[in-house]
Amino acid sequence: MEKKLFITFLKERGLRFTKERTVILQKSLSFNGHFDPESLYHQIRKTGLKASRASVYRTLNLLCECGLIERVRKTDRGTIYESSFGHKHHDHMLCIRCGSIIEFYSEPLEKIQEKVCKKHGFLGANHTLEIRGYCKTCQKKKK
Amino acid sequence: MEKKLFITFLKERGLRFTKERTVILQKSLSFNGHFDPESLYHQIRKTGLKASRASVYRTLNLLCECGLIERVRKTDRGTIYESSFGHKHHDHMLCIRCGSIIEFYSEPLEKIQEKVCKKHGFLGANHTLEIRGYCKTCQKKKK
DNA sequence: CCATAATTGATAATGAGTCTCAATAACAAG
DNA sequence: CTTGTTATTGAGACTCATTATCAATTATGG
Repeated sequence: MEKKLFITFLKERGLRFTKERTVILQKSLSFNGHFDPESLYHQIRKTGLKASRASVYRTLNLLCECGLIERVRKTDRGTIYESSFGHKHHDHMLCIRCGSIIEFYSEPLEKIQEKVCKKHGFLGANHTLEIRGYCKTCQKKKK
Repeated sequence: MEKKLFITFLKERGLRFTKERTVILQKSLSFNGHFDPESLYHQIRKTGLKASRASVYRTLNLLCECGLIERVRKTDRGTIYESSFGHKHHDHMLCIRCGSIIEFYSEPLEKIQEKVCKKHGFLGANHTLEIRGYCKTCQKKKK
């Protein structure tokens, strides 16, 4: 499924579908959420599969280009990715105390963004919204 | 004004208000918008003032902590800051072709975010919204 | 003016990500 | 299946932003 999409993408560009790319694609999707290149790399080694760090980085870039994964955010400790296939668009709330992440989607929010873009003559392609604050649990702890 | 705020912040923490920090504060504000540490550093050298790269980075962190500036986004080429004092909150549209940035503010957008937070029991402190796409000029060029 | 502790700056260190390049493997054509 | 062409791989060198180190310097309260 995603594999097909990736293969098509590669062929179109005269690129090849290799063992390493298969492994990296599968592991990326297996996270079913957020992940970072280093964790992905270790996952691969742990399961006895093989792919170098360089290939991981190279392939993640390809997967981004064909839309199978997305770069969510760059942190001090590197880039965070997320598999986006079959995953509908959503935004994030990030708890600045415990680091937990809430994914949410709001139709009105999307609509208003479209309006705002139109107002500025801007053609929006995609967006990232991150709301930082305190999750339910940490609000209690703060007191 | 901003200087007072910074001095107070420093005193509270037993930190000192030095020549270097003055220079870095003033230059940071002088950009009146987005800037990056490297440009700031070169601005300082160009005008014959003195402050090392190390001090620039250290001071930018302090200025962030006391809210006088904000980290807007991390790029492949480093962090982008923005002076936030006297600057009311706004979000960004980023043209992925020419790199131009449109700042905008939308009251309804803010209100809806508050609602969404409430719905998830989340206490929002601040947020970043970046809409990527094509600015008016680049839409024309694309054709 | 003095003593103390924070600050500075030159430079080394760190770490994510990219580049290099010789060896290897995918794939199309015969 | 075999071969030739060309993309890919991986180990390690490299880049570049940012942070840590540490001896020398300086702000600040008394």
